[in-house]
Amino acid sequence: MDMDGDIPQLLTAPTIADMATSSSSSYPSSSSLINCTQLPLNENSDAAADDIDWVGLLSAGSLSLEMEKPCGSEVAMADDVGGREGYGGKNKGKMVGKRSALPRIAFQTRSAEDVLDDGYRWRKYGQKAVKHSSYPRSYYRCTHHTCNVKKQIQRHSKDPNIVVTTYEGVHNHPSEKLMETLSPLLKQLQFLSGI
DNA sequence: CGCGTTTGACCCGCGC
DNA sequence: GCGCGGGTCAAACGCG
Repeated sequence: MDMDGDIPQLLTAPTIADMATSSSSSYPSSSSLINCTQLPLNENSDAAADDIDWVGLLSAGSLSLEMEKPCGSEVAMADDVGGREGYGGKNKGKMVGKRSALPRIAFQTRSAEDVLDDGYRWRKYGQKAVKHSSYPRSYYRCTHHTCNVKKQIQRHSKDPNIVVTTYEGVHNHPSEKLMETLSPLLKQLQFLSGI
């Protein structure tokens, strides 16, 4: 930990279009690009550094996201997406849904660290060198077994200080870290309400 | 020993 | 049809 003071800093989002130059029209316009909610970053308070409300940010309720909605149903939860049966064997089935209907959220942070701690646990499952970028893209998957949220992390080709993070899907479980933080509060609430 | 990372191979979609 | 680029798998490996 050499960069304790280096707070991941949210930047404006729309640059995804910038990095999508190689893969022409890879993201349909309906894909969600958040207008990057500006977080009150306070250099003085260290506590705020570790407690950015990523969960709230990502829980789709606090964001006015325009997600891809499969007609009829609302936001597709992980187990709602069906057709993932091919995952067991080595692609013997089909690689279903390359362009899945999962909501996608992309944003940029300025950080020396690639992986920002959003409270969830991620397992890396791949890394690829991307064209027109000197930095590889890493692929992570949420380790929670009922949750197949994925995220991609890539450094900006022009400014290595900028990390582009793309979330795909919505967590269907609370983050361990959040619960850890919240449980004393919940206990307090229960106590106060006399339950 | 369990869990996470690394890494090369494989597969698929798309453009030409 | 072919080649390229991107996404995923899974065995091997490393670390606590």
